[in-house]
Amino acid sequence: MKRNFSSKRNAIYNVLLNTDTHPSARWVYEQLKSDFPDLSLGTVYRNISLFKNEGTIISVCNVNGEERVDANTSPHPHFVCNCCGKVIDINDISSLTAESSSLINQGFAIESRLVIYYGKCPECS
Amino acid sequence: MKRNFSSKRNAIYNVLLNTDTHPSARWVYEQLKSDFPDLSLGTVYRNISLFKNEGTIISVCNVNGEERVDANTSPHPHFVCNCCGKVIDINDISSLTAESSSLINQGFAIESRLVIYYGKCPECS
DNA sequence: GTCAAGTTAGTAATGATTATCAATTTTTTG
DNA sequence: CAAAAAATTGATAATCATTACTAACTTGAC
Repeated sequence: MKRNFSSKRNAIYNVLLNTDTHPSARWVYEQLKSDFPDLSLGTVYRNISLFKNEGTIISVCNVNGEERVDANTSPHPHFVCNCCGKVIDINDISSLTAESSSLINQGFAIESRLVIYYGKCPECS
Repeated sequence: MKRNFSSKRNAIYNVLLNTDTHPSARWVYEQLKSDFPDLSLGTVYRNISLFKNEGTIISVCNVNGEERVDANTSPHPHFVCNCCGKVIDINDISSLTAESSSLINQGFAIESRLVIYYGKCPECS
């Protein structure tokens, strides 16, 4: 997807697009520091916030106080490791019941499952 | 559920148990301030943290930078209003596909759906 | 190039959460 | 019941992610 951005905004977007780590702002910042030595962490936060408002990226969850985002906005489940904090995409499932056993077969130990709908409640819509 | 707590810890737990608002620490604190004028916000945070570690309560999500918790630890979906920040239980569903239409019928405007598994990844388990 | 609009670095401010520690409360044990 | 020991708390300071601010820098349209 070609976007007409400032070079830094573009670089931030590309990092988000080309990773499957569901990064935090700080992680994105650290990836870019060598290419843009004068990059400011505030710029990363500002642009991530901007992308979220546009709907270009989504907020997945909060791990150890840090928000984790995903440039893959199509609905798909995630796995969050309670131990190392990794956030992993779950893509190859046919049904939600198959999902759990598929994860277990891959060596994931599921401790809980969270389903959240976001939207507008009756009073707000 | 009878628990052998200090009076304040017990009061905090009871607030959590007797609400369906999926409260933040501050909300719990404000509920208890009239009964315990000398209650400290730190105590609420400390005990919420303790309950989470015990598994007595779960962290549902983060709304506007505030963690929201639930004393109902049985897996059930939630609805988060992007507008007012309310977090609502979704209980009366037979299947996940029926779930969405049931919500829509009740006047919820679903904008996205998030499924997250928590546990240990293969490397950590 | 020039001007206006958009973007940024750097820093300060904010706000949620956690740490600290002396004082208080609760529990244990006699 | 009364110490002594253990757990808990209030108050405050510290931490840390995130946001706000502002002057300087880029960018894009003409």
